[in-house]
Amino acid sequence: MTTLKLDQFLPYRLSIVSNRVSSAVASTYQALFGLKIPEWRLVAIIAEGEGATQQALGVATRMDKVTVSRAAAALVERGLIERRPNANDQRSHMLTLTEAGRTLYENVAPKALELESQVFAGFTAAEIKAFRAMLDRIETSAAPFDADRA
Amino acid sequence: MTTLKLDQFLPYRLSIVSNRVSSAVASTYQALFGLKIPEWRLVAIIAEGEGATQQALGVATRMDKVTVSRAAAALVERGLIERRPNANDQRSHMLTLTEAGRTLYENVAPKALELESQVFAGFTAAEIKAFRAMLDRIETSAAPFDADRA
DNA sequence: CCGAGATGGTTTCAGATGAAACGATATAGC
DNA sequence: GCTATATCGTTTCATCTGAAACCATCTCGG
Repeated sequence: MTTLKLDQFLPYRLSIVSNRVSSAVASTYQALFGLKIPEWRLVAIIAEGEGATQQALGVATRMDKVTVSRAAAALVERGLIERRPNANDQRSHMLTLTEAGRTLYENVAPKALELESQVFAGFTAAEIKAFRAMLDRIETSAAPFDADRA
Repeated sequence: MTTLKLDQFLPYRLSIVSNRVSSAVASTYQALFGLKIPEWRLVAIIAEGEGATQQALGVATRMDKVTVSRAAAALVERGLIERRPNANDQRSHMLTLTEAGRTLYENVAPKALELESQVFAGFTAAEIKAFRAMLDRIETSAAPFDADRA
């Protein structure tokens, strides 16, 4: 008879730990900046580049286009991003940070890194590197089993 | 100016990878056994022991009592678990696997382990051990920042 | 005992998520 | 050009999750 200890089952452990970290991150962003995680992700990606369409943001953040649409609408509403017409394609817009958006980003980014380093305190650089690498490998090897993305 | 690469931000990576693995696990269980993840977790924990109350299941699975309540109701409905009166406390019940439940468990457990080993294929035993240990440490160090559990 | 909390569990409600249908524009084949 | 199809984005709907309110029972101080 096969026995399985749930506590030792890695998909379970991964889910529990990830949920706890996400919850920590979510409550921090919400409390400090009134941002939800999808909104924060869009801001981060837009800040990395020179503006992006929602479709590009969906790819970059691996979020559903519905989630991107709603997060973008909220950010426009708050005056943190702007929709500029896209000369190449009138169905989409180029989303860019407003001044307020950039200022917010400059405030959020250090807090995010600080929180990350608190959660990963006690890890050596080598451990973190190894952890990152393992996450990448897992993501790849799980993809074929994920019916939604197959 | 602080710059942050979302792709390098560990809470983000953790969330993406965990969601992908969960989605893979969820579609597998759903397709093979018609089980949702919370239901499967209850079956696994009950099978590990000699029956448990919902409150104990909530602790063991780290799931909300509402989620436990619904999963338990679904399992009873399907005849996979049974509620036996709890002599010590009439508010709660002892949940145990029925014969059908145990049979199901005996089928699910090997599939779960198989899926796990596919997702973690290419990892050495030492790497897996290290990964597990890191998850444990992260869970602990994230807890204080998680407003919901503080 | 008895009344005031505490606790196990269910129900109700609100928020987050994604699948499917949709409108508008773009692109390709004729 | 013109129609068929694909794509961008929004809206709608169904599902999942957890917070809060609730009911029943249990426990504890008097």
